[in-house]
Amino acid sequence: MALRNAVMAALLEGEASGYDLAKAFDASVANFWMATPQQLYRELERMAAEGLITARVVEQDKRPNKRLFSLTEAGRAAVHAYTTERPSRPSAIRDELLVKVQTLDAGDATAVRAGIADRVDLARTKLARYERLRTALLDGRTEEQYLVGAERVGPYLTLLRGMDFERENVRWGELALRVLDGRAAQRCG
Amino acid sequence: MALRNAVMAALLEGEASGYDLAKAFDASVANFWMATPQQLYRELERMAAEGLITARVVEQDKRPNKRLFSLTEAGRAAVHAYTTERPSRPSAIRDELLVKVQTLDAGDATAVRAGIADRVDLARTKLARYERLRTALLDGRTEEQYLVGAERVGPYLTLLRGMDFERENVRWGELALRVLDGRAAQRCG
DNA sequence: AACACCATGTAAGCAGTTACATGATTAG
DNA sequence: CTAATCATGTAACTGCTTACATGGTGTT
Repeated sequence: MALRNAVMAALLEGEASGYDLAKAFDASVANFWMATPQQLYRELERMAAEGLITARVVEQDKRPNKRLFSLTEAGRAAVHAYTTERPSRPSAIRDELLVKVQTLDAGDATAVRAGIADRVDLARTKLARYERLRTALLDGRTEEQYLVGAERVGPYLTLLRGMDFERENVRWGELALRVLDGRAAQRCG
Repeated sequence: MALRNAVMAALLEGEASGYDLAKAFDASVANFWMATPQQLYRELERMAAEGLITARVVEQDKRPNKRLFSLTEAGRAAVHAYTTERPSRPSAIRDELLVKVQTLDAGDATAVRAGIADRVDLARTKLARYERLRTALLDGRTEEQYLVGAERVGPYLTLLRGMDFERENVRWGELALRVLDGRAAQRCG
């Protein structure tokens, strides 16, 4: 019942196909909600059946047809109702890498080290993408100007949270790498 | 198949009952893995059936009996094997509050504001708990001494990551509150 | 007297993952 | 020539959540 709110959040940006949403979830919304394409297609069916969204088939040549979904009035009302709900259930995280880090001392420290290095690289990549998204949103304005004057601040605030998160991934990952390298050198030297 | 690795990570600290694990997951491991008691009881059954852990029944008076689980040799081997697996699947987050923040401009900004304030309070509470855990782990040593000399660094590194995360929650939340208050004042004044 | 804690579990239902399938188009 | 992109979906499975049940003990 909560994926649908994430979908409606994405549809506030305008109509989109299941495929579009899969990409959007992978890019901008990914820092607070993950969903596979299959989940999205199923949820879109249900939402359409319940009248929260409507589909518009667009025929394309040299491309498969697509169904563009957009929010109905009932959908917008549902979004508004959702924002008034209290409390939000606590955020859920599942991070396999941190499970491995936790067990590092009873496992293969070299392999875990490599996993941390991968994570740092990934965080840097995401950070660069978010930075481009931020520049596009700001569109020449400063952050202060934007936060005071823009019609919508929600997407900008969530983007800032995502950027903070990835920055911390880089910072923490580099610390962890230094620590592991220091201990490895100590054991060998 | 991944919850069990989190369980084994927790059992590296020593034998524990399902009830103990539920508390531990809520406290120290919560920053990278969430699990309900029901999930744990079910997974413990399976793991015992597969020989990764063994149960020891402890009879108590004035308290219900409990089953204390501990890792077997096969369990330790499984932990080691898990740390060598590459890659780790990307970390999954689901944060309802951020979905609401995303849709804030089409919803009830006052209610979302209250949700952010709750989140900041919760983050402060968690941060204080993690700080106590950290002090207990350090046990008089400085962080540098600990990271170089301690037998195990995994749990300390994951704790640092959790603390960073909660600190960012506080920092970001306070910024978001300032922004929303500024915009509200602007509309009224 | 009411509530929270200890300690375990069942049952039902919803959510999420994985593998597979289609079939044309464009980029390297 | 291979791989990736576009665009959708089915089927089978595994995992997770919610509600409920038990029953004694300690706390306010």
